[in-house]
This record gives sequence, structure tokens and C-alpha cells, in this order.
Amino acid sequence: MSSSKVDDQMELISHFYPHIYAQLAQEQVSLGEKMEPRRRRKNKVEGRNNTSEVVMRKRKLLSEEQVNLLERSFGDEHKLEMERKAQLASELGLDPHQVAVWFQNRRARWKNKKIEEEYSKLNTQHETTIIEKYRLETEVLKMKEQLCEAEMEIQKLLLERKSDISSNNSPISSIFSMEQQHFDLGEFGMEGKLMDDNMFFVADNQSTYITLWDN
DNA sequence: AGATGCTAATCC
DNA sequence: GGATTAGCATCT
Repeated sequence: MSSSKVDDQMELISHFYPHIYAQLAQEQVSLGEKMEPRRRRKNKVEGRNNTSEVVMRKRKLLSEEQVNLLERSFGDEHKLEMERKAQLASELGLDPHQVAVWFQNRRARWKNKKIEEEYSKLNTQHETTIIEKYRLETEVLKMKEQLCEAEMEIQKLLLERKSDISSNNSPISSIFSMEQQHFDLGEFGMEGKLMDDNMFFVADNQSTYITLWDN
């Protein structure tokens, strides 16, 4: 029986009796028979002796034991040296080329997995960054609110001061006494000092600045 | 029975 | 070595 007829038969078996086919194919390998020739792509026309033939690509899944050994080997080393390839091939009863292909595909899967892991890690980082951003924005809003309240309090105190002055007959004694009023802004870790009606001097540990506002 | 996922095998 | 194809198994 020619090998193409054997292949055709196996093709039929594989199609209608997949389990029997798997068994037969496995037996072929374990008996050390000639390896199946590498199949060409489906519908690929092969020119030989002026004839064209369409050869179906067959494929057999590796057995659990074969995959286990390959996986262990891959765990040791992702690259495959010639010697190890031959060694593995004989241990597995596979064509060295099959072993090479398996490693190539395994490296591709490993790389994809790494990329997915990295993507997932970056995604998590991104999400926590977004949450932190919102937290900080909320904090800024709260602090702005507090600042606004403090400014209103200062305005109120200034107005009180003004009305005190206007009701007093000798303003010089108070406004030009060079004794500026102090405000405790402990809430902000700062100290405030009223310079005049338009200026408020604020100091903290890091910086010093003057806030101006319209009366 | 069609959709989908995995992967051996092929092509470039 | 990466991209792609296609066989096979499993799921829906």
C-alpha cells in the first residue's frame, strides 16, 4: 500500500473515528515506524511529475506524557540545543523537527502570556492611579473650601476692625499703633498677620506670601 | 451543528 | 521567530 493510500485511509479514520485514529497514530509513533511526512497546507497545489495534488494537513495532538516531558524541559530552558532536541525526540518518539516546532510554539505562548500579565499589571496600576487622582482632587476641593472659609473669617474680622475704627474718635491710636493684629490659622499650620486693610501676611514653615483681596 | 479555543504545522 | 493556517476537541 502506498503511503498516500495509507494517509487517505488514516484521513477517513480520523474523520469518522477520531478516537480510533488517535490510537492508531499513537501506535505508529510508538512502534517507531516512519514518521508521517510533513503535510502541506490544505489546498496547496504541489507540482510533481506534472501532476498537481491537494494534500490535507493532518495533525495529532501530543499525548499527556509527551506534553509533560516537553513542559518540564521547557521549564528548565526555553531554548533548545541540537543535542537536547535529539535527546527529547528519541525519548518522546517524535521527529526532532516536531520537538523544535513545539518549543517554538511554546515560546510564542509563553511570550503572549507574559504580555497579557504585563497588560493586566499596568491596568491595575492605572486603576489605582485613577482612584488616587480622584482622592487627591477631592482633598484639593476640601482644602479650597477651608481656605475660602478662612478668608471669609478674615474679611469678617477686617470689617469688624473697620467699624471699630470708624466708631472710634482717635483712630490713630489703634490703626497706626504699629501693632498688627495676629490671627491663629493653626488649622492650616500657619500664622496670619494683618498688615493693613488690603494685605494679609501669611507664613508657614515652607513659604511666605501675601494675599491681597478686594474690600 | 456552528462557535470557539487550543495548538501542531506551515509559510515567509 | 512571528504570523498564519487548519485540525481537533469542547462548548453552547
